[in-house]
Amino acid sequence: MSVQSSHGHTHAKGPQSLRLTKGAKKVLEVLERTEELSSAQDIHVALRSEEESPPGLTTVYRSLESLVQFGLVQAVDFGDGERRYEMVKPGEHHHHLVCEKCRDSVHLDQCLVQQLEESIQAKYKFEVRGHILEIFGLCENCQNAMAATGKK
Amino acid sequence: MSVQSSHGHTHAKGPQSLRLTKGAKKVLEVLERTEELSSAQDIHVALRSEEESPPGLTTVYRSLESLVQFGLVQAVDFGDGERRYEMVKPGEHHHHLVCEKCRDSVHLDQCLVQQLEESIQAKYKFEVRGHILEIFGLCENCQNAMAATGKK
DNA sequence: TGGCAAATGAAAACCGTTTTCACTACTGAA
DNA sequence: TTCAGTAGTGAAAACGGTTTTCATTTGCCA
Ligand SMILES: [Mn+2]
Ligand SMILES: [Mn+2]
Ligand SMILES: [Zn+2]
Ligand SMILES: [Zn+2]
Repeated sequence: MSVQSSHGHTHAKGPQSLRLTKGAKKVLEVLERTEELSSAQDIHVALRSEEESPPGLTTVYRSLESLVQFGLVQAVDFGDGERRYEMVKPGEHHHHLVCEKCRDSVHLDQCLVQQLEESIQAKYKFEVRGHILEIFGLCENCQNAMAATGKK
Repeated sequence: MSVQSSHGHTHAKGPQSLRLTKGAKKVLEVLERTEELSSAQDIHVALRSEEESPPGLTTVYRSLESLVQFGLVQAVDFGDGERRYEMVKPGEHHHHLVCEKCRDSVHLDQCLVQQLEESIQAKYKFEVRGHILEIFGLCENCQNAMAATGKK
């Protein structure tokens, strides 16, 4: 990994070089060890409880913005008003199966949309640049739990 | 169409019967003749400019909520903070190709996700109940316009 | 070490949406 | 027809995540 501190070093890849600021570094640390998706506020809370002098919420937002732009982090939209973030393999992205009951999510290994880009291009003459895709439902556990107790 | 006034009539289909209120009727009228997606505020503005005594914004929101629940209207999420709405064939839904330049959108005729539900079920034991999917990029016109003038 | 641009954070602004609550219009029973 | 209970409505306030503002701090560099 060639991401470095703000002391002059920049990441080699990406559309534009990233200067990893102090705040962004801490944000990334939180995401690095977090399995689930985290909102900006989640991250802020986490930092507050473990850093002697935690970055402010504003800095968390700014850090996320640059990390996303840089391709190290992806923003995920569940359609509730709160964006969530998670680390991704640099430049990659993926989607989720989100359980509406327990809120746990399965990280899908392949993107359904990417493999359709050419056909969309061909059929609609539309140049695909991005997309959002998240699938909601019930995970196996919650299906069973539901079957055990009352329905619905 | 069996949707009727609130004077005792209800829609035959749908998970629950809808009593179409005065406000909801006006909202539906706007959506009926609108090709593009409309936000709640768009609808409110439209009504203000044409109704003698237009429903308040609150009523527009409430109407949309029941129309969506009823399956006559779908809510579309572009990931900017503003939900948009459009009429759909009762109980159906679809997704879009949204041009980032001119904001025009192509209404897709088939849902990529629905046809994958069984395989998701099988592979992940996940019961799909809903999803969001929107594709962003450049429509043919804007691609050409861009090619003509400077890039990007 | 002084100068400057970048980074930071507290507070305020933003903005779509939801809630509250008082009022009005309707419905259905008497 | 009356009237009371119920559903609908809307103005205003609250909400909540995010962005902006702007004054202050940090730290790189000459
Ligand atoms: Mn993920
Ligand atoms: Mn559409
Ligand atoms: Zn994808
Ligand atoms: Zn679909």
